[in-house]
Parts: sequence; C-alpha cells; structure tokens
Amino acid sequence: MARDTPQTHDEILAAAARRFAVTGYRGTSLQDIAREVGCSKATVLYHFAGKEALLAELLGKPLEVLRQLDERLAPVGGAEAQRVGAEGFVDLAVRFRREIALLRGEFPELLAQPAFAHVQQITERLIDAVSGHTGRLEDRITAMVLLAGISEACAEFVDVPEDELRPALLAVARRVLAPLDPTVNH
Amino acid sequence: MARDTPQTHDEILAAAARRFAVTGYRGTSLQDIAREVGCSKATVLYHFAGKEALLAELLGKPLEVLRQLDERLAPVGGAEAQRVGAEGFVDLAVRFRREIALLRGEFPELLAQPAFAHVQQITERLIDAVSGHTGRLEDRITAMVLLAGISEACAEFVDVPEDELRPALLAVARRVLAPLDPTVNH
DNA sequence: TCAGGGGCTGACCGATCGGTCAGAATGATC
DNA sequence: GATCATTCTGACCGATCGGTCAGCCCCTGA
Repeated sequence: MARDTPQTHDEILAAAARRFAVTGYRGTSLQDIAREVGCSKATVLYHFAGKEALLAELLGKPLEVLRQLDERLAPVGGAEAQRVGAEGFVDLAVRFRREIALLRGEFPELLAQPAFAHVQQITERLIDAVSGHTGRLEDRITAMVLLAGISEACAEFVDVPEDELRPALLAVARRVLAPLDPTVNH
Repeated sequence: MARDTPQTHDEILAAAARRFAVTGYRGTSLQDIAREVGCSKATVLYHFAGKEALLAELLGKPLEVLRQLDERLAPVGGAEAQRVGAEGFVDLAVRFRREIALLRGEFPELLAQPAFAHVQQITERLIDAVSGHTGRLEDRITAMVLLAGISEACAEFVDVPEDELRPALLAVARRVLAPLDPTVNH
C-alpha cells in the first residue's frame, strides 16, 4: 500500500526538514517531528528506521547532486575547474537551501559518521577545484570563504526567490575568482 | 581566593572552549568537559552557575569586541562603512576563531534567547554596513556571503597562523567589495 | 463472516542530560 | 587543637532522549 498512502511518510519527511532547518538535527527530537505532523513518535519510527535514517533520506537528493558535481569536476582543471565548481555549487546550494542549512551547523559530528565519510572527501575536492588546484593556502582560504559563504547565504535567504538569489551569488563568485584567473592580471 | 587559585576555573573554561568548538554547544555535555579537565561534573557546576553561564563567559570578550565594532561603524557610511565593517570583522573573526565557530552552528536557537538578542541587531547592522547601506537585496546577499564565509573559514582554518589567515581574508574582502565601490567601474 | 495484514499507538525501556545536595578533604586563622 | 571558609566530590534527582513492543483499529479479499 506504499503507493496508495504515502501521505504520512512524506508528511513526516517534510516536518523533519522544517524542524531540522530551524532547530538543527540534534536540537530536534522525534517528539517534535511527531507533534508537527500530528502523529505519535512511534509512528515516526514505524515509517523510518531511526532518526539517522530520516536524515539520510532527507539528504539523499542533495548529496547525489553533489556527487554528480564531483564527477563533472574530475576531468577539468585550472580556471575551468574554478568556474564549474563555483557555478555548480551555487546551483546546488540554491536548489537545496534547506538541506544545506541542515548540514551546515552539524558538519563536524555528522560528517564524522561513516555513512557520510565520502561527503568530506568530495567537499575537499570541491575546495581544491574552486581554489584552482594551486595547492596554495591562500587560495584554499579564498575557496573556503566563497563556498561557505554561499551555503550560509542560501540558508539565511531561504525565502528569497531563486531568480534573485542565484544571480547575486554568481556575481560574488565571479568577483572572488576573477583575480585568481591566470589569464587576467589585476 | 579567586585570585590565588583560578586554575580550575580557567581550565574548565579552556576545556569547554575546546569541546564546544569540536562538538558544538548542544553536542557537548558537562560530563565531557569535566572529563577533559580531569574533575567531576559537580566541580564544573561549582565554578559556573550552569552550562549557559559557561557559554556566556566564553562569549563575553568576542561579543564585547563586536559591540565596539558596531559603535565604530555607526557614524560612517558608504564605501567607508564597507571597509571598516569588513576589515573589523576579519580582525574579530581571526582573533576569536574558536568562539566564532561556536556561535556559528547554534545561531538560530542561541540568538533566540533574550541574553543574546542584541547580537542579532548588531549582526544586522554589520551586514547593512558591509553591503554599503544601499538596501538592495543583491548587496545584502553579497555582504552575507562575505561575512559568513569569513566566519566559516576562520573556524575551518583554526590552526593556521594569524599572519597567514588575516591577509588572505582581507584580500577576499577587498575583491568582493571593490566592484561595489562607486568610484570603480568594472 | 472472518482471517490477515498494514498503519498506528500507548506504555515502557535504558541511557544520558543539566542540575542539586550533603558532606569529605584541605589549609589558613585564632 | 578547634574553627571556619574554600574546593571538590559521589550519589542522586526529574526530565528527556532515541528506540522497542504488544496490541488496537480498520480495510480488504476469500
């Protein structure tokens, strides 16, 4: 009957997304989610194996897109890698604003878990790409400021329409990376 | 005897700073802190009124510096406000890297408490200043990316020496804000 | 009519949380 | 040696956490 009555399942997922975005993963209890849905805590645990499973399903799509970006990033280098990495991440961050906001605050502990170990590696490669693969600390710091700033801004301006948020972020990215482009001398 | 034996008090404070920076405020228990110090949980609660009091004392200095930056920012406007705001925040973020990292993840809930209400107002004014007081959404997004990125980068590169971190952040800030300067046409 | 299964729940579990409290050490003062 | 404040601790508290489980409700199909 999964196709006839997926209501509760999806309602729980939506409620979890909302609560996690406001009070964080740790700061949200299964009771909170159940209350928002209007069901019992046991029902939440009937539809999902546990709190972690809820999180995993919530992060499934954005992490898949992140993985695709990682693949697209592998063959390119230099200024092209910077451009693809930055623009790709802007798209991803804008699209999955709520989920990004969720990963944001709980980064250290969540990524320490084996289930998310690969995310840390992908993030590392993304920073490397956006820094232009120079290996210089200054460029890594620059890339970190840009990517983290984009994440945070997306989380903060979660109610701003995509077509206002995206151009603004792309403009910042272009400004930050332009002087790093070897074809441009500032 | 506070002046003769401030050891334990300070050790607890230092341990709390370390643990909070790694596992966050909510993710750190008083037991964790006590274990790191090598004392009992009751001792932690003997020296501090509670977990919140520990946090408040930890954030005291950086919040005071933030307040000073806010005051310094009040009389100026336009490009000068952008410069003072950005450079001032870089200084603050580099200096109080651990504490910034702490406030980062727990923002929504902690700032919701009355004790930190004014921080949210100051942050708002800081974003306004760094955006050049234009009131345009795009400029606010830009400022948000820059300030949040600086915070996150400081938290991430907590072990990088100040004299490497600061110039890199200032360079990014200059690059992000330069095109907003009305005297420069790109 | 009734057996069966999916959806759901209240009651309960062990663990851990922040916090309290009476009292054991310790050392300075008289 | 007696007194007293400071420092520290083990034992304990109520609350809440994530998670389990037996069983109730209700729809379906034979």
